[in-house]
Amino acid sequence: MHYPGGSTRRADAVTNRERILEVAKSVFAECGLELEMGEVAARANLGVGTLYRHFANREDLLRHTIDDASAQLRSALASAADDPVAALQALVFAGLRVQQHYRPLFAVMRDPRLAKLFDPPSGQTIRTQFSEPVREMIDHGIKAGIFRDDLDQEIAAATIMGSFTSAVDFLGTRCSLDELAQRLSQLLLTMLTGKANDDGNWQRREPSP
Amino acid sequence: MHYPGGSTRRADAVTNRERILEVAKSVFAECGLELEMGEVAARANLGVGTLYRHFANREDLLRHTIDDASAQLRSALASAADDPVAALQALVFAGLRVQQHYRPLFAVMRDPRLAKLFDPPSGQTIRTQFSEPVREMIDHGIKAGIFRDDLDQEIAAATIMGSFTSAVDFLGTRCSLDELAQRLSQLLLTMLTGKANDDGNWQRREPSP
Amino acid sequence: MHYPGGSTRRADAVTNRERILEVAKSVFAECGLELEMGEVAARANLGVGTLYRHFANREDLLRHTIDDASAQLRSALASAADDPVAALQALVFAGLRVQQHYRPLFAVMRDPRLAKLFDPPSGQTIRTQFSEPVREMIDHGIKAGIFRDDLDQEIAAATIMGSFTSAVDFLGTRCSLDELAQRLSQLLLTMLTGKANDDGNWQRREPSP
Amino acid sequence: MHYPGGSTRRADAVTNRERILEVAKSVFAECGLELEMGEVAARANLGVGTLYRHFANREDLLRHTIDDASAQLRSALASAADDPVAALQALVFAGLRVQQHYRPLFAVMRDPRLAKLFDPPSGQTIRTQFSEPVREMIDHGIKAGIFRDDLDQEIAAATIMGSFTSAVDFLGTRCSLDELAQRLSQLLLTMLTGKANDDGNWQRREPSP
DNA sequence: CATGAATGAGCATTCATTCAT
DNA sequence: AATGAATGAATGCTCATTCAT
Repeated sequence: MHYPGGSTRRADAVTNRERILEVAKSVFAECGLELEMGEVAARANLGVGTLYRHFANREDLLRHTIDDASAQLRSALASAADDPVAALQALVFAGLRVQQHYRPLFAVMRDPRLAKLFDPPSGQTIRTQFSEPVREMIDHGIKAGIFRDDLDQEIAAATIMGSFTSAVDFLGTRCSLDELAQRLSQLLLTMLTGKANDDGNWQRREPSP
Repeated sequence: MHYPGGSTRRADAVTNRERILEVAKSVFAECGLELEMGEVAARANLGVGTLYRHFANREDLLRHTIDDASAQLRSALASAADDPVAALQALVFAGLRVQQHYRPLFAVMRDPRLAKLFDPPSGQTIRTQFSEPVREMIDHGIKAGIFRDDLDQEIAAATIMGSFTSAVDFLGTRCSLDELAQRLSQLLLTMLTGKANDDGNWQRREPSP
Repeated sequence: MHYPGGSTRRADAVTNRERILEVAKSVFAECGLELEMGEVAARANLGVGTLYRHFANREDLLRHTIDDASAQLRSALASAADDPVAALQALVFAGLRVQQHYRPLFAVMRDPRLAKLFDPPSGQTIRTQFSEPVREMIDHGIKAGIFRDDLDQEIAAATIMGSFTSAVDFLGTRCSLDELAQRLSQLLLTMLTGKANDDGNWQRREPSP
Repeated sequence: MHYPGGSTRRADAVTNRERILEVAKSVFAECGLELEMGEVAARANLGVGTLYRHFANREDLLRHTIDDASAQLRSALASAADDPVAALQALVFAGLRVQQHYRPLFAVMRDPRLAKLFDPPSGQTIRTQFSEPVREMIDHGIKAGIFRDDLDQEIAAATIMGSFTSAVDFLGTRCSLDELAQRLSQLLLTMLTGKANDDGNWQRREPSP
């Protein structure tokens, strides 16, 4: 066995849990709920037993892996932008990014098997964790007078969530993430405002002098 | 045993193949890619061996099952409505219906494992099979002057496809299919027309003479 | 794979369950509750999967194996001898024989893990299944006026059961089963009658002319 | 860390070895040969590594544990009573006590796996270690003219050993140890003397001066 | 010396697939 | 053609043992 960086086994122990989670997330990104313990162990250059030292069982590792991956999403979603349009753009960018990195995440969030993976209560909760920030963004936009006030918030939130998955799956191989984000934001903005918005200016545009 | 006329058995075989596919679709609806040969055989009241007479292996059965299920979707999507709004409504209704009956179908359509299941070329093809009718509906609507002409068709089609899954997964337990279809159509209409459309009367209305 | 006797796989199927049980009993005789599925499969020249076709799991196989082994004991114990002395001798012979063939059986019968293996109620029941015939033999002997009437039946039954295990374990390698049976019967007879019984004549003695 | 005098650590080590053995005996009492190193370490508040400093491996620890436990039995069996009847009573009490405290001990003593655990020679030896005191007690009783002189000593010793296990296993939950000891002594006395002994007063009576 | 993280062989169990009937 | 018993590779998990700290 080789310990890169010359670090010793014991020193690695401190960060091993994180390493496992990191590898698990990448395996999860490929295999979703079909993540295999042996696969994770092999990619992490660890014995299977080590996985079981840090996580009670496959389910537990999966739970933490999903928690970890979704935490990245949640923190990205919690963009404190005051401007509803900027908030939407940030949300779209974060959503597409996560979909690209953890493709099965959104699917798994909606998978009924998730109900068994997470505690029955959080089965619903986990879904809410993700739709809630979207709802809030919408609500904020309505109150700011930017989004139309007769908006069906529930269905709009669901549609936005769903658009991330679809956009990446259908167009992800042909467009850059940035381009996708811009185009999707544009579309969703129309949906939310009820107006065709011909200004495609996007957050990364240079400030006009 | 003797089968006079030599055709009875063949007729059985045809029947069996259909029965297997029928059962496989219902198993697929519950289990998705985790469909098990034994489960299909048991529910079809057939020996496992019989499955292998009609389908080379699990993958093959899965392929045909998904083909079969998605054919239903495709035909449902091929709404013949001339009126773009009615076409959208029909599309939404069909999409939600399929999502409800074959929950894993959309998910699987986008699953990268599908790339191995279907021949490399059709990996892309299968996705296109579904987005294409949506694209056409959109295109038709634009040409009819109903949908706005600066629409990003690709991303709109993707968003529409994605909304089916999300809408059912997030709201499917709390709303009837009809209600969901109405609310989603309304929202998507706004997205496509760029106008808040305050007329929610859509469902099953007769064309005014 | 070779099918002895020229019988084919399918024909064997009829008797396979019995074969597995037979092998399992011999493995059980060596390993007791530590019986391993792979070991049974290997000795039976069967794939592990085949074991699982006939028995739900290791526990189930174990249960049936013990049931089967103990059935032999029970039927041996159910000697209908009218003569209490003959009944005792038959009992001793059967007990020693079982101890020799299924060494762990008596031990397992008393193992607390058995309580988990068999249904909670039968946890007690299985013990009773074996002590009961002994009790009845004693009772019968008392009523026949052969055994002393102030006998502590419970403890006598327990002692008799225990003597089988001990006798074989301590002396089994140095004496024949017959010799052991004779000597133990003699001793237990003293215990049961309260009289030193100097007649060692044993069932296999020749009739005196 | 520095240990002035160089003896503190060594003292700890001695303490640790004893603690391990003490804990191991209690684990053995519960689990028998299924004793787990991790379980012992945890209950002893020691790292597993420490166990391996004192015992070469699991087998070695098991060997010492059993040795230790059986030493208690041997010393208990070595009743110094001059009166054969009192010696029997003491023996029975000690035997039942050990069976109750170290339930797996007698079973394991007779387990063939012990042959691998202990050196081939001591495989027989360990059994003899226990039967010998019983033999001596019997022999002493015969020479004292209390037990009948035509007694089959070997089989009687074995039966007595076996009665401990059986008595506790079959009746241990329903009787106190004292009651069990009294009833079993009574029965075995009959067996050894060849006379029904109607005097049950035995327990802790003082020798009449 | 003590520690406990890491290791990996070993075991129970599942399930797609084959093939003799 | 249909059957379903047999097969065994694959997978989750355990636990004795080692060794760097």
